[in-house]
Amino acid sequence: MPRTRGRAPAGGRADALSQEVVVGAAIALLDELGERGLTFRLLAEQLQTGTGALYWHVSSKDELVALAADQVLGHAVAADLDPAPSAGTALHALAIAVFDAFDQHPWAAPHVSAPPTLPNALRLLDRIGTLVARTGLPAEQRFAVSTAIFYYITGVSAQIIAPRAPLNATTERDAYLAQTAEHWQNLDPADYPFLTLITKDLRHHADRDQFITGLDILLRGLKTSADT
Amino acid sequence: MPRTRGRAPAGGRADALSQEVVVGAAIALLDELGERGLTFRLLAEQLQTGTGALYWHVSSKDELVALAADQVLGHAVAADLDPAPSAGTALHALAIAVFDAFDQHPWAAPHVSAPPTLPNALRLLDRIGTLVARTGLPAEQRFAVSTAIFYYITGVSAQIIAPRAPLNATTERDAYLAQTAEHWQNLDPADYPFLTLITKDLRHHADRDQFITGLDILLRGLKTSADT
DNA sequence: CCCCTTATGGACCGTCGTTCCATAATGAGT
DNA sequence: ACTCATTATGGAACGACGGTCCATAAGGGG
Repeated sequence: MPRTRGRAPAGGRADALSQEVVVGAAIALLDELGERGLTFRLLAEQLQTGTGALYWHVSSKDELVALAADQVLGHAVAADLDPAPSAGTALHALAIAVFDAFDQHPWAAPHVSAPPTLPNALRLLDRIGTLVARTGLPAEQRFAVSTAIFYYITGVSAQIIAPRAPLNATTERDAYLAQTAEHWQNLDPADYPFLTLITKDLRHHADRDQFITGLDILLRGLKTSADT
Repeated sequence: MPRTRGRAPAGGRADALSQEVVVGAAIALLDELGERGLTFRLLAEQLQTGTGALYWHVSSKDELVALAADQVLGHAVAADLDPAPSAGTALHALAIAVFDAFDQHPWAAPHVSAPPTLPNALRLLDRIGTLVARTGLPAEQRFAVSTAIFYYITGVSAQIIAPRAPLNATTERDAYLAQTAEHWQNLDPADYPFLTLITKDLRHHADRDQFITGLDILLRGLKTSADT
């Protein structure tokens, strides 16, 4: 790990590796092979170096994946720069932008931690908090409500997207859903009265709409708080 | 893995191992050492057997942990047996029961998958769906709303509780919060106007209340849907 | 009393994260 | 221009892990 955080008094090759480069290559591998496919050996090979060099820029695999996930989050938070509408619609758009980012990098969502420490996760929470404040919610409630929304976005995204990580194409997803639906269908209606009735909805649902449904309910609940 | 699911036509020792026993021992180790501490070698040692024997009852570590997590969920779903109040309060109590169960087994929450396949996760979703139906929500919306609540419970619990897995005692948690609060305090207020203002709330918040805050907002939003 | 099935447990394989260290490249001070 | 401390490299080596294999036990049904 680079020992000095200030100016480098010496060293620094022209072809130098950097944490940015390492994390970037890690993201590429994570996208292609998933979390289990990312290996220090493979990463070293891609970067034409050895595993030891990587540890100079990153202290562990956990940190590497956390940094990668935070960078994914960074794209989403940076992309969301509308001409500011109402706080409610801005929150809506922000949440969906984050979901879509995780959708393209299914390995990332579970690695955003709470309370946030990494820069882009912090930026997300700060943005949420600023928007929540704009709804006119009393100051004492802002922390709890903002973090609740943060938790919803990251937690529910992870929950919805994570099972897709092992899967690949859209066809595989359909097969997976069909199989699960059949499983539900074969349950005992006495034990599972609800599930056996709604397998058709399971078969035809879109993950993104699921996320938005819950988000809308949450934001509607928020609105009734703020109006009081 | 046991090849036959019907009656066993032969075999069956007196001191036989079983999936139940294996999963039970795994839960004990997970509670004590966390997910990284659970090892087939260690588990075999605890059960006075070899690793090969374990693979007869469980096909992989992933399956083992999934079964363990589902059993944790089972305790919560089984414990929640109030004299049925209103659907809203019943949902409230159910959600909190699940959160508390995960709270005692911090490794479990991230391993509940969606859409559910394991018996107790299915039971939870079914219960939610039944309660949602009781609120009078139109049938077309029940699937989306029920899964949204399911996602909230499991996803947000995981998000809130997961960072606690490496930690141990309450004192360590306080130190962790204090350190994070200090980190936020040192951020540039120009970049993070919200976070730098609410470090006191971060320091003194209770995770369980955070979960409940979001839950209340969600259920309030649900109510305004159902009333329409 | 066989014999087929269920179940065991320990040796073994390949791979992984991580550590170690000899060595290169570089800029600052003289 | 020559040190020399510092930054950075990369490949060998270590210990531990998940998982497989297989010789062997332990019953019960014919």
